[in-house]
Amino acid sequence: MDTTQLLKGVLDLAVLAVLKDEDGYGYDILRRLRTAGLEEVGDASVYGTLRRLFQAGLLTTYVVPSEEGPHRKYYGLNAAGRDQLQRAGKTWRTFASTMDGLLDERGVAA
Amino acid sequence: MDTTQLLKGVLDLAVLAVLKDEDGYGYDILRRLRTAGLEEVGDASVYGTLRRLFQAGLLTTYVVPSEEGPHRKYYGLNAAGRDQLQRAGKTWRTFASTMDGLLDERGVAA
DNA sequence: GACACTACCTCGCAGTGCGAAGTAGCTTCT
DNA sequence: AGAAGCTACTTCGCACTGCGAGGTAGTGTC
Repeated sequence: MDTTQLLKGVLDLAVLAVLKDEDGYGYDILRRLRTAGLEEVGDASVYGTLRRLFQAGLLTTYVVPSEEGPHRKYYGLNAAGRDQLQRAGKTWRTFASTMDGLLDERGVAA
Repeated sequence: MDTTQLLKGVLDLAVLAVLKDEDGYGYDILRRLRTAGLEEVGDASVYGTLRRLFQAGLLTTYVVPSEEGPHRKYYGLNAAGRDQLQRAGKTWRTFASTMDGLLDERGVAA
């Protein structure tokens, strides 16, 4: 099944969420998302999202040269990012329950 | 708040759902969606979605001239449409619970 | 030397929701 | 009559975002 379209607008939220408790770098964030169940996320999508969130002023970033491989560009939430995470989370929950209500009323896909 | 991006890929499902129990025409479908809670859906989005679903072979259509206003182009689900409704519903539920799990684990937006 | 994994980036495309604008019929109010 | 407003559908082109393809580099393994 194709979840590409479903991800639209939600990937931002997902990335903010996996960064809530611990800073992370792109490749690691990709793994976190896939581990969490979003297995079809492409790497380019994550890197693009990180750039977008950073440009929106929601993330801080710093590069850590690794002795065992390529350098790692870490990202972390700032105050605005945490705020946005809460707001986007609420928006998602509201939207999701609206959809669930719509489907439940009509007995779709129990 | 902007739910435009969240709608991506879900509008198809929503339209199929509101057509499950009763055929409807575009303008009426728009009202059903808004009544159900999707208040920010644009009319062009609905008409476009209907055309797409029809072209995908999921809908039947017939025009009913109205004596009290413009003609109405009715749409209804066919077998493939009902099948798609069930599958899209399941995909949505799976996806939504994945996202909920991701947020719950991190205590986002209770 | 070939392969595989980590880690990042750029480019351009694809899908889809939407705003703007237009057409047209009907009802209501002034 | 004229103006306004609702119903009802359509077309056009834009905006956003996820993704595939491709590239660069470092490290480790066979």
